[in-house]
Amino acid sequence: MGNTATDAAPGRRDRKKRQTRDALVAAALRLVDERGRDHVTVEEISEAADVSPRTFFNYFATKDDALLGGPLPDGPSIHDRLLAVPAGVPLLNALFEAMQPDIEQIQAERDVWLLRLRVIKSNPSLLPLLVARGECAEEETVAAVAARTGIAPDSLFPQLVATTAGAALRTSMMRWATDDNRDLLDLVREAFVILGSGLTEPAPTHEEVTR
Amino acid sequence: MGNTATDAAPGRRDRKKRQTRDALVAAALRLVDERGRDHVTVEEISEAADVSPRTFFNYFATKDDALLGGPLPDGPSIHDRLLAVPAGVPLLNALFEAMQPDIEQIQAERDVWLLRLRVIKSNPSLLPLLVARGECAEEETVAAVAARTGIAPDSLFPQLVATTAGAALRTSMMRWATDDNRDLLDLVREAFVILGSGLTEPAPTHEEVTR
DNA sequence: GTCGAATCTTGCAGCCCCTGCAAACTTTTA
DNA sequence: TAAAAGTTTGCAGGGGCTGCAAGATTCGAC
Repeated sequence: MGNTATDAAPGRRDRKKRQTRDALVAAALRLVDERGRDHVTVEEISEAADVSPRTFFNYFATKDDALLGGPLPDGPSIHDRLLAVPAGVPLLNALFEAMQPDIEQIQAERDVWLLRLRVIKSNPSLLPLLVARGECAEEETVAAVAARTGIAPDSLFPQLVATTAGAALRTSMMRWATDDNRDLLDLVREAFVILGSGLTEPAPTHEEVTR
Repeated sequence: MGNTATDAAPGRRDRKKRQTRDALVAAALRLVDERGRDHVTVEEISEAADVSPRTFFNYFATKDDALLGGPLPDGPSIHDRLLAVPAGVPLLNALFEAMQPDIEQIQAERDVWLLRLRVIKSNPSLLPLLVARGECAEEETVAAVAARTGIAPDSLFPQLVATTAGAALRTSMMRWATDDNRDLLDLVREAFVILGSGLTEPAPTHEEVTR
């Protein structure tokens, strides 16, 4: 039964918590996917997850929060990861490396995320919340970029880098959601290449040339 | 009394509408600035604007919408403006030119916007909505960039350009809100220069060198 | 195992957001 | 001046979300 140090034997209680949480997320996504955000009530979601409506709000502050999956799981922050990349690596590459664990995490939950992104697409009012989810990370990124470059955190450059990186990730995810053949990591890489080239248009018929 | 073709003599009715609309926006911003978003009710806002609560919802779909100022005023769309820029101009410069009217519009309403941005800063849940406001424009931008470059609108490049441009505008605005000495147009220009240079860090002590 | 502490679930009351509807009321048009 | 068109308002009502206090469950120590 031994667990390695990192996960530290959850215990029955936490296991049940995670279980209900996942059930609520799944029920919310399924129902909203079927009927649309505004035609699903919290009561119906909690009914489907077999808990009381009041319990729903013990897990999520908002109906929408359940669709987005609530707060991100913890672990070493973007900030720490970015500063852990060797100093020689150019900024954009370092940023890409620092984001990689998050991206892999998303791919690990591929099915949930594809459903989630489909739900977001058909319920545009949710899109801003996807942005909000990335924003806490963006604040960290600002600080980390500032620290790495020695530029003041309250100047334009670090903030622009952080929001741009967030935009690149989000755009890649939306693209991934409609074209699940390609790896998400590949898409993000391509986005960063475009960013690094100053948003100059890629050569046309790109695939034909490289293959 | 003659008006030129563009504004076409509003008439008493539309004048009153604009008046109540502005009163609602002003009341909402003032109250929320004083007490915070969650400590102001729609009833209080409409009270302050001297209309019934029901009327509030004739103007805005949401309490937050009043804070953001509702849908953007009309005029030639970003799409049309971008395609109107001569074909020789590089993409980023063309985009910057196309956004200029919007930026000037914001500077024309400087006081309201500075208050609005302050309110957004102290009520983070509003920030995603600022993003949402730009998003309709982003869809247009995607189409326009695609048309201008001949790249399919559903590929990564145009989408990335559009979201990045939006991020640059938003970041510049937030920066502007805390440092109102600098022109907003200048800040956006600087942001676009950084984007064009592939997000390479600007030379340190930039001001000392150029002056 | 047993008991108490800590935690989780649930029901209830209640405020507020937001909507549809239909009845005033006001401006515009004929 | 009368009809048409558009606006404001009250009312009723569903649904989101919160604080509170009472069960029910799990955990830790003995």
